[in-house]
Parts: sequence; C-alpha cells; structure tokens
Amino acid sequence: MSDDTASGKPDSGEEEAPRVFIVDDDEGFRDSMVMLCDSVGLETEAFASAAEFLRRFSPEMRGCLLLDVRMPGMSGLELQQELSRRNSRVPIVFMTGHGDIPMAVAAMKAGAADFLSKPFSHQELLDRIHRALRIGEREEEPRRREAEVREAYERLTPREQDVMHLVVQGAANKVIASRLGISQRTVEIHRAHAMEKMEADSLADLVRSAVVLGL
Amino acid sequence: MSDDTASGKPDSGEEEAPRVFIVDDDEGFRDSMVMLCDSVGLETEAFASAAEFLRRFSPEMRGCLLLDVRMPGMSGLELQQELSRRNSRVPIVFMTGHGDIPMAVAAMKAGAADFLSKPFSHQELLDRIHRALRIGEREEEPRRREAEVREAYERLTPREQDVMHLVVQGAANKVIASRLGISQRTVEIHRAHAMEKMEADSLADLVRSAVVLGL
DNA sequence: GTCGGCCTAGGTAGATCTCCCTAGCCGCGT
DNA sequence: ACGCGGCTAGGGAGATCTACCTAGGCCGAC
Repeated sequence: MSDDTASGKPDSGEEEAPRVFIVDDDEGFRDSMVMLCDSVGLETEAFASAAEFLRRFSPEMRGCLLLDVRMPGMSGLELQQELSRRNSRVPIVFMTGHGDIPMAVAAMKAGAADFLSKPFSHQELLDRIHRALRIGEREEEPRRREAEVREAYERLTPREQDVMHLVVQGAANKVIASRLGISQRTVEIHRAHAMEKMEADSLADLVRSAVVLGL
Repeated sequence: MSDDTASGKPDSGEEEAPRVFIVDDDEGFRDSMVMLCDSVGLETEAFASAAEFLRRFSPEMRGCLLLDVRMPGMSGLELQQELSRRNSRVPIVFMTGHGDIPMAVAAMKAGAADFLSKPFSHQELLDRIHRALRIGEREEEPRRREAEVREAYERLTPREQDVMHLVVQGAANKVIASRLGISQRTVEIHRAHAMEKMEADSLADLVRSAVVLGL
C-alpha cells in the first residue's frame, strides 16, 4: 500500500481554512462586510451573485455563508435550495432588508442557520457568524467520518459487499454461505477482505461502519 | 420472570392517539381552532394557558402543539423552552398576531416546527398542522426504539454493563477478563446475560443497540 | 434465618471464527 | 499472450465463542 502515485487526483493535500463567504449584489455592503470580518481576523471571500458563488462552490468548502435574500438573478432562497441539492454543509446566515416572517420561516425550515433583517449592529452580525461557524465545525467531524467510511465501502468488491451486509445483520458464516450459494470458506475470505478494507479490527467496528452507512 | 404484579405502574396499557393541542388565552380563538380541527376529523385538546398545558403534559404525548406566542403568565416561547427541558417530542406550531422576524427566527432555532403570523387562512393552518403531525410521526419510531433499548440496558446488572461496554468496543472475552480482573468464564456468563436481556440475537444486534445508546 | 439475585468460577463439548497453505476459472487491459 | 484482480474452493491448526453441568460467597428482602 501507500503507493498513491498512480491516483488521478492530488487528493486535497491542503484543506481550505474555514472562512466567511459573502454573497450580496450591493458592492458597498459587500465591502463593509469584508472589512468587518477582516477586523476580527475572519477570512472572507465575496461574490456579487449566486451564480458567481456557485462557480466557486465545492462540497469541501468550510465556513459559513452570509447570504442576501433579494438579488438580481438567482435569489438567496433559490441558492439555498441549490446548495442543499449539492449536499452543501455550509451553514447559511440570511440577511435581508425587506423580509417578512413567512420568508424567514421558510428559510429556517429549509435549514438556514440564521436569518437577520437589516439593519443590524456589527456585533449582532459577528455573533451570528460565529455561531454559524461553530455549527459548521460541529458537523464537520461526522461528515468526514461518513465520507471515509463510504469511500472504503465502495472499494469493496460486489461480493465483499454482499457478505458484509449479511455479516452486519448478524448472520453466521454458514448461513451466509448457504444464502449466497457459496462455500463457507469463500465467505471467510470475503469477510476477511471486507474487514481489512474497512479498517475494522473487530466485528463491532464493522457494524459501527455499517450503521454510519445506514445499512 | 413475568411477575410484574409488584411493579407500581399499570405501564401505559393504551397509548393516546395523536391529537392537536391548542394553547391560547383567547377563548374565542381557541374555540374556532377546535371547530376547525373537528371539521377535518382531528382530535383536539384546548388549554387557556401554558401552565394549564404543563399540568396535562406527559412525555408520551403524541400529536402537535398549536401555541400562541403572547399570553399572560408564561409565554409561548417560555413554554417551548420548558418542554424542551422536559424532553418533549411534540412539534410546535407557533401563532402570533404581533410577531417580528427575530421572534420567529428565535422560535425556529429553538426547534419549532413552524411559525405562523395572524391572520392566516384555515387552509394555511391545516396544512401546517398536518405537516407538524407528520414530523411528529416520523420521530416517533426512533424515539420509541431508543426508549426500549435504554430500558433493557438499565435492567442489566452493573457487571453486565461493564462487560457489554467492552464487548461492543470489540474486545475479546479474554481481554475483557483481564481488563476486569475476572475469569474468562465469568465474562462469558455476563455476556450471555447481556445478550439475552438486550434481546440481541447476535453480536451485531448488540452493537446496534449500543450505538442507539450512544456508547 | 431463609430466599433470591448478583458475582464469581471450574470442566467439557461443540460450534464458530480466523489464519495458514494450496489452486482453478474468468474477464479485462496491455 | 500475459498478467492482474475478482470469485471460487479444499484442508488443517488454533483461537474464540457458546452452551451445558456444577457450586460457593455476599447481600438485601421478607
């Protein structure tokens, strides 16, 4: 193992640091947001439209998104839907000057971390940003674990997956063998391979991984 | 076993059917809500204050809660906090005549299912109620399972719990024996008892139960 | 004080899992 | 054609788990 020279991707050598993404069509407002964040040491990246942000988007993004609701082109709420479709994990803090309760409730029901109506104080905004960043951090660890487990799982051969399914359901090797119509010996081999590929040191580990995968 | 005659509680022989709980200090409004729900076949229970509802509250309640924000005495938001402390699982639909965005957002962040500002149409309200009821149903099954597992777990003797912990961490019996300073034979006995009491037919089952318990 | 539950433990046997050796067949890409 | 990986399989040794028999000490409840 350890021979990754052939793999296509550089494989995310460096992760991006968490930062505040700002999407607002008002340039002056954008700039003032950036300055505010700078002043407390938060890294920022600003975009003038939802489309511009989407071009930059990747599922590995970390941080939070400060999002204006009303913009030309794609609205903030539409961007939220699109990000949700793309399995984004970035918590969203909405900002709006002309919002109403139904709009705020819809955004929150769709998973927004917060919803601020202008005007708001700098401190108010910074508090919300920090809270959103904490939410993002808290979700990061489980996400990463699931991604790792899923990756390992997908490296299993079809037969190894079959065997793993039955193993984590509590079936004994002989049962698995008869169920799959193969010899007990072969089950043992697939089982051992699955354990190794899933980096499971015990059956308990394997079951935990299966639970993460929702099996 | 099977001798439950000594246990104090009749043990929830019949579960309550899901219903709509209405908490509002305005009697006229309460009545109209009750009638509206009646008209579509929803069972209701109405209360004039948060305190009155709390006296009726039990964690086994099923359905949803239609809650006015502004009331004399304990407010709707305060009731929400109190219910959260009491591990309520009843989805809350807030109603208010004088709400603003921060209030709605705070309620949603605290876990409310919905937030409606008056006036609203009957259909609007019924839609929200049905949605909240669906949310409650969806959470019911996992809740019940966890409660059952936890109950079984707490029937384990301390030693059986010790052994179970190590078993679901993947330790072999001999390891557990030396870790606990007892013989391998004794570990086997505690292990078998734990499996039986947890109604686990396989190690996989036991690990799943442990995952539910957050072990 | 007796009864029952809990924790402890030995022996034996059988089922089960794990790991070592071997090896044939098939499909895919070079 | 050749190699490689995936799937299949047998035999055997040793570790591990499970199930059956037994039994003693401790402690709280009736």
